[in-house]
Formats: sequence, structure tokens, C-alpha cells
Amino acid sequence: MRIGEVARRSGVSARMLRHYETLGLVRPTGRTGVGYREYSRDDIRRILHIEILRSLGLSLRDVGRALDDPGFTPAAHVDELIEQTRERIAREEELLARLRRIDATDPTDWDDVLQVVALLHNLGSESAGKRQRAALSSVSATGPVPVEALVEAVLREPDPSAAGALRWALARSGDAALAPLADALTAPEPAVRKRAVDTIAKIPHGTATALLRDALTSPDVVVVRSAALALAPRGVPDAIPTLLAMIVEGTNDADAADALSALATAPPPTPTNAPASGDVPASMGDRGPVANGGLAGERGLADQIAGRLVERLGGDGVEPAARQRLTQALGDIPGAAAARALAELTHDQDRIVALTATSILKLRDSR
Amino acid sequence: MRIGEVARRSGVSARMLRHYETLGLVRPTGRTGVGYREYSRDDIRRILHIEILRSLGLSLRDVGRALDDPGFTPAAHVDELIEQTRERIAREEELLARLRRIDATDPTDWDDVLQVVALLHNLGSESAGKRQRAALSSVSATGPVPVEALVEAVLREPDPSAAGALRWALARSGDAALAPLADALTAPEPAVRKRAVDTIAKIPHGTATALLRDALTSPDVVVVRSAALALAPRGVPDAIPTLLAMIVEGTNDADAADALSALATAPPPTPTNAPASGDVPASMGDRGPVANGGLAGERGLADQIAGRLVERLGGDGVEPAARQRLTQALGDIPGAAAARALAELTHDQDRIVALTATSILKLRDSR
DNA sequence: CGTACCATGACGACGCGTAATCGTGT
DNA sequence: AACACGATTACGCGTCGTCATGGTAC
Repeated sequence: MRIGEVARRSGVSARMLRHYETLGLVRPTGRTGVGYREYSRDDIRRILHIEILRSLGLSLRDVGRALDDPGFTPAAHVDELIEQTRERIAREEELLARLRRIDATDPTDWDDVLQVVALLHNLGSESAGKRQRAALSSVSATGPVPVEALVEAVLREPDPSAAGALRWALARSGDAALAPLADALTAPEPAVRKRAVDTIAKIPHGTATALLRDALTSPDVVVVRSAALALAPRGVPDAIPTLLAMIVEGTNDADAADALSALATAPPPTPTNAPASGDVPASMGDRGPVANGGLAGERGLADQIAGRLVERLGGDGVEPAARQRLTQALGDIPGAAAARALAELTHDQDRIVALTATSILKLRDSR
Repeated sequence: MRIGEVARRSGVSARMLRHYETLGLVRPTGRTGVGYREYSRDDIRRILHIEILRSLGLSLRDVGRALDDPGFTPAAHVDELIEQTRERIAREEELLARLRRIDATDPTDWDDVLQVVALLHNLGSESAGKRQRAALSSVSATGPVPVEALVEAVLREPDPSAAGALRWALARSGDAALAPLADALTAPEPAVRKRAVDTIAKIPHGTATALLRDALTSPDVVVVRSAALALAPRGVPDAIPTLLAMIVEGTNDADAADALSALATAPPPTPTNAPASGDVPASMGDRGPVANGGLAGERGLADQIAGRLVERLGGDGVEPAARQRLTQALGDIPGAAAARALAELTHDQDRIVALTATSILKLRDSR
């Protein structure tokens, strides 16, 4: 068979058949009188073998060794090919992830692309300072910001300052961050779940509030507590049971008491995404209770919270220390109901509780 | 800054910096008196930009266009890069799968590799005939056989002949096939589960029998029925309830009756992997009941089966057609208990049942 | 004077298309 | 004489290391 037909039937171009010959991979059994190559059936089998080995990723040189050098065994070489392929796949996957990130920002020109890549690179930096600066710079970037990348960064950020900067950046970038953050609430690692809820807590939109309310039903107590602390200043009463439990158990009870107080004085929740007051990184810490002079506070809600605190104070099996924490929390609740309850507590059987109530009432009167 | 320092700080070799220059990507702002390249800060920024774009998979030519040609926008190009990357990944994944298959066969020389690849190729062929021949050839192959590939092939094989050949090959290749087949019993597609159980049914080893017994607890009735049909000739009485139900419901009732009969005459199950009688593809169909002249059959088991059939015959709400099927099944059960039950049935209220019992008894006597 | 740096130019590797030029089969 | 096929030789693609040869900074 001459070269053209071999090419057609094997799928290897005549060019490559001649090239194989120069490399010593196939030498046609014979030549016709005028020098045409004549391929035998064995030659064609060999060509097929070459193609098979090439399809496994062997170079032409290695194909030659595999077919002719008995010392060149497949055992180690196949393992090596597997390892190399795995590495290539890993690299390509990484590249694909970065390309997708870039694509998601819908860049208008290559400068946008460069900015995004630089940002991505800095977010993955070893230095916490660099990561923090990258987060801050993302806000002032001219082009669009890869929100998902920021979310992933904040979820793995151990440094508090960098995490704060990332949360601030995400708070400014809108609702797009909420979907991936919601997913992270069910992540296998508890630390990631905590970071997720703490990040959602920094996003002012109404959708974030709804998400936090969902988080109250999480099986992870840490998530539930953080959600409750964040929901209180937003005027969501669903947080009350968790906050009460925190005070009773003494876990983060000071924050929980602050939150209850904030809830008692907070305006009712805004249903849609209304931006919050603070829009600069200066107020990056936890927002304290909003001091609005009791003008807009819901009287009914404050009295209701006071009632729930009193209920717990009278419950069975509540430890003395817990009763004292509850009394102190009651002191931060405005309104007549709280005042009345404190007055009664001045005659409490527990002397410390009674003293606490007395001194709180003095402070209240002097105010 | 001269080229050496730039190279050190940017990670781009001096060779490549000069190459970039010939391509017009970077031209150093100036040259010293003797012609040394002098790079400015802007030049270095540009070099970093080049590296960033290259890291995204752009060719040097495209990098040039991206940096200098305003008409070359990223929108379409990034999408294209994503698509190309995806394709490369898909190809590499396929390659990796094949390499792993090969590695699993532990080839001693490249001829083994070639055989395995050819087999893999033919197993994936469009032609059912080729697939069948590949399956048959796998048995006579000198080297080791990629059992997992055979399993995957049989699980997706729609052609009965090819499937039969694959099952025969797997029956000869030992227990290695059982693990992946067991996994396939819980596959999402019902057809795959069916093929899996039918394949296990063709493997004679004791481990396969154990697996079939597990399959009796599957939530998939189809799987349970096939398992029961396969277990009966192996002398496993656990199959009885399913077989009875099949006869009552009329689903595959002839096979179920045969299976019960085989169970009544079969030897007790061999606990370890004893090869079955047939070891050639001639007996590729369902094995019928083993005619051993009633010498080794368990008398007790036959009578027990007869009892269960009679119990069903007397049950409430059993349709006439079902009672007739049960009677006929009873006819295939040897032993005194069955004979006695048939004699009683000749006076059954249902005339058809009575006639059936009568004619069966006549046949029995004439035998 | 030594050593580290710089310049330009060129080759090779990897797999393969393409093409120019000349000869054959039918 | 036309036309498909063959042979040989050679260039180019894209990225980059490396080597050779000669000059320069300190």
C-alpha cells in the first residue's frame, strides 16, 4: 500500500508518515522501482500502535522508545503521565476559575481585566496587610468588582482587620454577595459559617435581614447567636428568644443585653433594601444601640422584652448569676414595664439581685 | 533600571524581555551611552501587565493587541478563552481516565498497554457487534483485563448479545467486578440497576451470592425480582417470598415458578467461591433448573415451598388467575407435600384450578 | 585584572501544515 | 496531454532556553 492510501485509512497525514520515518518510528517494508514507499500490513499495525501511544500523551521520542527499547517499561512512565495530566488539569481548573471571575465582572476593556486580576492576586496574598489594602482598593476601583472573590476571601480570612475591610467592601457592593454567603452558612467548617453570618450582619439591605432571619433556624448555635445579635438593631423581634438564652447561659451576654436594648429602642424593620446610615469605614466596629432619644422606639416592644426578662427571672432552676445578668439586662430596657419590674426586684430574695435593681433604679432616676 | 534587575524583580527572563521587545510589546524608555537598555517604572508596570495577561492564557500576539489595539475588547475574547480552557480540561480528564484504567491493569510491557487501549476503544464503539467481539476478546487476552471498564461497559450496554458477552467475560474475571457492580445497584437510573443485578447474577462466586442476598433488600422491585430469580438456583431460600409474590402478581411468573422448582431441587449454597459448571459461552442463557434426579435435593425445602404455595392458594382476596398460576407452580415442586396438595386441589371450588391440578397429577404419575 | 553584567545573533525543540519543485502512473 | 499521486527539501508557527562572541561597569 502506498502512502496516500495509508494516510487515508489511518488518519495520519502523509506528511506525518514521512516525519515518523525520519524519526525512525516506521520504515516502510519496501519501495517500488521508482522509490514509492510500500507499506505492509505490519507497518500499518505499527502506525496504529504509534497513534495509540500518542493518544496517551507520549511524545514521539517516547513512542519510539516504547516500541523498540525493551528497557523502557510502562510501569513508571504511566504513573508519570498520570501525575503530569493531573497537574495540567489542576492548573487549567485554576485558570478557568480566574477567567470566570473576570467574566463575571463584565469588563469593558483590558484595563478592567488587569485591575481585577491584580485584585484577585492581592486577595490571595500571604500578607494580611496586602489583603486588607486590596479589599479597600476594591471599593474605589473604577471597574466592576468580583463580588464572589471577595466573598471567598472573607470566608477564609483569619485576620480581623482584613476581614473587616472585606466586609466593608462587600457591604458597599450590594446584594450580589448574599447568595454565596447564604451558601456558606451551611459550610462544613464552623469557622466559615461564623464568618459568613458575621459578614451578612454587616450588609444593611433588607435582603440581608431576611437571610439573617433564616439563619436563626440554623443548627449551628454560633450562627444563630451572631444572627440574633445582628437582627436586634434592625428591629426584628424574632431574635429575642436567642438573646434571652444567651443572657441566661452567660455566653456573650453583654452583647446580647445591648442588642435587646437596641431592639427595644429601634425603629421597626425596613422591608426593602434601604442603605444604612454608616457608609464610611470609620464605623467598622459593631454598631451600638441607636440613641434616638426614645422618640421612635416601639413602646409595646420594649414592654414585651421586659416581660420576657421577668418571666425568665421567675423561672425554675435559673442560677443566681443568670438572674443577676437578667436584672442588669432589664436595666437597659426603657419603659414603664421595665421600671415596675425593677422596683419589685429591689425586694428580691437574692440580695445581689436586689442591690443591682436598686442601683439601676437610682441611675435611671438621675438620668 | 537595567535588564538584569528587571528580570530578577519581574520574574521574566532577560531573554524574554528582549523577545518581547522584538515583538513590540515593551520598548525600554531609553538606552545608556553604550546601548544598555534602561527600563522606567512605566515599562516595568507594562511588563507586569503582560505577565498578567499571559497568565490568563493569551498568546503574546493577543497580549500585544490587548495592550495597544483599542478595538480588541475583552468581552468576546474572555468567553473564548473560557471555552477553550473548558475543552482542554475535558480532553485531559478523558485522558486521565484512560491512563488510570491502564494503570489499574498493571501492564508489564507496552504491548499490554496497546491491548488494553484497543479493548477500551472497541468497548466504546458504536457497533454492537464490535463491542461484543471486544468483550469476548478480553477473555483470551494475554495481559490483565481492565475489569472496571468492562463493568462500565455492561452497565450502559443496550444490546443483549453484547451484554451477554460482557457478563460472560466478567464472570471469568473474578471478584474484582463485584465492588463496582455493587455500587451500581444504587445508581439513579433504573436500567443501570437492572443491568447491574443481572450481571452479578452471572457471576458464580459465593461473594456474588452474598451480594444478591443484599440486593433482596433493595427499594427497587426490579432489582429484588432479578436477585430472587438468580438466588433460587443457588439454593438460597431467602428468595422464596419474592418469587411467591411474582407468581401471585403475574410478573415474570413462569421464570419465578422455574426458580422455585430449581430451588426445591438445588443443593444447599456453597459458601465460598466455587466455579459453576458452565465455563464456556455456549450456556450464555439463563441456567435452567439443575436436573440432578432428585438425589441431592433437600426434601425439607421442597415441602416447605409447597407449603408456602398452598398458604397463598388459601389466602383471602387472591384472584382466580393467580390461584391458577400458583397451582401450576406447585406442579413443578417435587415431593410428597406438593403431591398431597395437588390431590386436594382436584376438588377445588374453582373448576379451572381443579382441572389444572388433575392434569398435573396425571403427568406426574406418567413420569 | 577579574568578574558580573550587557549586546546581538543564532540554533534547537515540539508537531505539523503548507508549499515549491520535480518525477510517475494511467 | 491532463491529472492525481509520489518524493524531497524547506519554511513557519509559538515560546523559550542556551550558547557563542564580543563589549562594558566597577
